[in-house]
Amino acid sequence: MNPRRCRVLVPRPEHSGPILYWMHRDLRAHDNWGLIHAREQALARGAALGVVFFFFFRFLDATLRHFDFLLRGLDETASRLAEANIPCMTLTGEPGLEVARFARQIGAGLVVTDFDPLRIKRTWLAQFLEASPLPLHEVDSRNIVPCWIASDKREFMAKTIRPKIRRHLQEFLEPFPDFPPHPHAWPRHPDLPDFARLRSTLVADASVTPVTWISPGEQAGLDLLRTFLSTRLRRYGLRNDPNEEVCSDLSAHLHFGMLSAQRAALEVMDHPDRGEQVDAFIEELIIRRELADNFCAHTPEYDRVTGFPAWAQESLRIHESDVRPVIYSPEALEHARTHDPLWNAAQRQMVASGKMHGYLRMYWAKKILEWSENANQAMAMAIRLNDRYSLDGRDSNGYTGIAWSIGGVHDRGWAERPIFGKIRYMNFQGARRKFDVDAFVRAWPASTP
DNA sequence: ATCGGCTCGCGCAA
DNA sequence: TGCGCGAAGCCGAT
Repeated sequence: MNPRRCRVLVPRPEHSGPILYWMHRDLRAHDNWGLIHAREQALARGAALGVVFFFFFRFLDATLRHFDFLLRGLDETASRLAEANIPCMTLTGEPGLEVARFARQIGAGLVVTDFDPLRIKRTWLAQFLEASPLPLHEVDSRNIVPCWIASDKREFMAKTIRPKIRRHLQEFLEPFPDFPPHPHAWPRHPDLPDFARLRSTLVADASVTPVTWISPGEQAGLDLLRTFLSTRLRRYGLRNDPNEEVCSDLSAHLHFGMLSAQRAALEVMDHPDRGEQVDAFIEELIIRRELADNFCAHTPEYDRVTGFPAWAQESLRIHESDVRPVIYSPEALEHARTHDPLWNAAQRQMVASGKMHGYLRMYWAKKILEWSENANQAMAMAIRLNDRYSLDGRDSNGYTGIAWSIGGVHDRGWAERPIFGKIRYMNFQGARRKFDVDAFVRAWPASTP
């Protein structure tokens, strides 16, 4: 593996012993640079390799919908790892401390883990480094160009990060190596995790039900990608019309790391009809996705007003005392009881299906700003609803998209108006100009279960 | 239907 | 220092 995909957090003396791959963002056995790196390290030392994964009875705003997707996908990944002579072990408790304890218990020589810019993950890694004397290798398996190579600062907008990423694509957009079974067996043969039993111990909110239109896991992610490339990519130009079924629907698998964006990029580049649609998909898959990680990595408060650019914070502050003709309670929003039929339909689509169309996400979040006491409350509300109902919640993409909508992140100022200040405004009429709003509202009626 | 203005700041050319 | 232009728009003039 290209060593530039790996960052050594706090260089420390190396130890002998088995290698642990601590998997928490890229939940897959295939096309996973973190796992590939861990295996290379194990081979070089003639050591065994094991994977640890943390199971939480409760995690942020996650519901049964998310845990169901996660555990069914992990079941497949654990089997694939077992076939590669790599045990997958689940731990519970305080992640950083527990990995340190487990590593000490088995006499591990090195821990390899996934890069993730979200605060909770940074905290885990910091806690591990405090509790363990072992070196920690952090591998970026989520971005094609590692986040710290693309840029070492918070980028202003897509325009500024685009050339930086493109410059490095030739180096990093390379095929994945083979991943044959690991030759050195784990000292004790551990049992495969019992995911069905874990599921039964959950405290997750079961009122947000699992969805059936999409299947979790690595194989399902690849199947989804190939179906998209062979059937929907041709019509990708219609992607901003919520009535057209042309979106990739890959965001849930990308979020859980069940599908590698690099695998998706390699396959789309191989697609026979190159052109406008391919370019548009690559822009979303690589540029905007990696820009989102750049934003979260360089903005400690990526989910609050203080993470907005100065002009936006200033403008929103000036307009905080503006008269707000309509303010909705969290319950009214959650149950899609607003005066706006398009907003209600978008909310119902998300609640029922676990996804919301990309164009509507912008409109939806901007309306929450319009109907909230202030921008911080709007941020908290939009993030809570997205994290609770969307399969791709709790992702840097989600936080960045909401910050774009409410806080002008990666956007510029626009004509000043009440409540929004200089934040780009969107309204019902604009949606009406772009697509058949009535058809979308009919597709998601209030009685939809 | 189409167009310009709104409004900000980065990054490059000069 | 000046200038072009950008993550998905709105609005009013023509």
